[in-house]
Amino acid sequence: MPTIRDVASLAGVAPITASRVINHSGYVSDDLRQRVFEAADQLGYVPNTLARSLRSKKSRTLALVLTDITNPFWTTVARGVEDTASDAGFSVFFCNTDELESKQARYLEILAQKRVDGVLLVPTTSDNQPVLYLKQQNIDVVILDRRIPGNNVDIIRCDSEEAAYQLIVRLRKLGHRRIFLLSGPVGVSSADDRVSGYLRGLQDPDQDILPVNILRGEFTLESGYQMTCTALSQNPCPTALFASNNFIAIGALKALQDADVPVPEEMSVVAFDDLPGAIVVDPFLTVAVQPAYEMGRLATLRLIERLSGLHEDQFEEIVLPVQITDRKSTRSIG
Amino acid sequence: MPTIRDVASLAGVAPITASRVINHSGYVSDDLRQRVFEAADQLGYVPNTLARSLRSKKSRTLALVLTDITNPFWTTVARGVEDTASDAGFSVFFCNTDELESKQARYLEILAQKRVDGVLLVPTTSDNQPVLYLKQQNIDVVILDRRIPGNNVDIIRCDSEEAAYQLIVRLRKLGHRRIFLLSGPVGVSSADDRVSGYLRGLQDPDQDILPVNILRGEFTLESGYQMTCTALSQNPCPTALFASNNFIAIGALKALQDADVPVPEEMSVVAFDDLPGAIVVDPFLTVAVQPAYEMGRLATLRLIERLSGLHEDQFEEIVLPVQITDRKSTRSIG
DNA sequence: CTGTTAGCGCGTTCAT
DNA sequence: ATGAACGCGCTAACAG
Repeated sequence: MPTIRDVASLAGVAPITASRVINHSGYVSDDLRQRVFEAADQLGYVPNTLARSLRSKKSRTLALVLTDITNPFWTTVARGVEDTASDAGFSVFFCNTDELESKQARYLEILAQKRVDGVLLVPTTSDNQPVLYLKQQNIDVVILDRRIPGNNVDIIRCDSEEAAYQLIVRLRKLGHRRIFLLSGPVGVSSADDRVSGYLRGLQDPDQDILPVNILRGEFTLESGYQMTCTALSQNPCPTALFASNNFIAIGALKALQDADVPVPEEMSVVAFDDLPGAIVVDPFLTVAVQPAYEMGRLATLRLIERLSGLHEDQFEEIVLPVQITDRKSTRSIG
Repeated sequence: MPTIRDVASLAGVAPITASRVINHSGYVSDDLRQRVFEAADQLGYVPNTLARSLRSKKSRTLALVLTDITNPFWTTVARGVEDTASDAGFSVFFCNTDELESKQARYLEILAQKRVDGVLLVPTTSDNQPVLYLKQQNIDVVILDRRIPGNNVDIIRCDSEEAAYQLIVRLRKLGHRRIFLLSGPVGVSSADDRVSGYLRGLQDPDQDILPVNILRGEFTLESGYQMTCTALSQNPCPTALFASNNFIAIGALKALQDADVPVPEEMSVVAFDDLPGAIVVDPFLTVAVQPAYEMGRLATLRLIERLSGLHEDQFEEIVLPVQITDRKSTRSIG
């Protein structure tokens, strides 16, 4: 492993001169520049960014800490992050928390030790503590997808409340009055916001107030399945289901299939999160589509800007619109 | 940012003693150990792994270089890698090559500069050069999913040839004689192996020899769509399609749908790669299922073992079995 | 069991 | 325009 010293001595210059050539910093005569490049080439010199980072206190490394990369929504966000980071010369660590605070804490500690420049965080809890920790470690943060208290951090998320409201409006227009919400975990803001939007939809002052039926679970297939079984056992039975993420939606559809309840004939279903076009033949669910790739891209851009010294103490909460895509999983009722 | 020096002086010991305590290396008396821990706690000491790596020449960092994390097959592999690496105390960089050699080369260079300990590589071309490059940089490698020439590297892959053969056997038993293969790119071993298995299936010496119909494309939805259109325009028209990966399969199904060709009534379809149970309600395609998570896990385990000095110059090609899952996309004819 | 010395590879600082 | 000296934070090698 040749070092910059080796390159320098082969080129007959001081190490710092070689450094200047390789980093395109400072003035070096064309003659020396040429000789340094040739020496580097000849030796197959590969700069050691570990040493560089130790000196410069910048690692050009980011981390994406999310719940589960296996969820196509997060996969798409991740792709947006990686593309954007890579274009700007940053590498990205990926960390799956599985919605577990213990895992999140462990990862943040490791990332601090690795001296990453910035973290894109999907927080497991609605808590400012992780942000404080990272800041104290001199690591910049952008929060993705979820609100947290405090005004000390950038947040990029979607308008879950409004989108949920719109979904309910859709169902009401079709005549539905018994709409069950299959929700995500309490304390996760995206889940809570969808509850709020659902409630606003039911209690619209211009219309009748409809009965509230909220089931609380996890953002998983199993939970979606369970909640749907519970919903089906109620009397009176719902005519429509609102699944608050993609995994819950799949679980719900499986449960309905197992219970021989045809969709949309006997049950309308709407959901949050689309499945990527590349993995579904005949898109069927009426969904609220979050711009996943764009979220990842914007968050990364913002983070990198912040690393470059922009924004300083100016923190923004960027709320992206959600698009409702009507498909074939709902129908109007008597 | 307190350093180990700060910890040491607060504890009243030499830096190396503090180092020994923090790294659980060497002997330190309980008394001093206690004092060092207390000092570290009090200062909120966070070890700088950059410095540590510079000294020790080990970064406890791996990289997964694959084609596209957006493909659920690769997402699952990635999850297997991350879980396994994380358990062993390694962090993972993710890199998407999009099957482009130029991107792969750029990533490998960056990873060399970052001094990762090891790389899990899904090579874009059937070429030993990337392996040689990494070895020369003193970076260990495990090849995932694809064969490459040379016996100088561990390979973890599935038996694509046999699985493709089995798929064709299935179709032949159902009476199909005009089976078109919608293949992946030439030179990608997993694609080539599926071609070989297809050919063996058609030319089984115990049976009639069937006509060979191979379309070559990319592992993408668009390509699958195109190839299917081409297949449908042939005379005589195929009775069965073999899609050689999941994206091609989805593209094929879309094309068939657009052409009003019902599956399986007028066209049987089999494919490589399953879609995760969590994102599909009613599994429909008869597929060859590769153990994606296990592939990621095994490859990572092997890589970490190698880093620990095991195996030395012993290289293995581990070929995992593929499971055929019969579902509803085929039917017997005439 | 503990400490001293030295140096990993690089770039900032200051000098020439 | 080029270079010398130094130190980033840590641990290997060697002493005692």
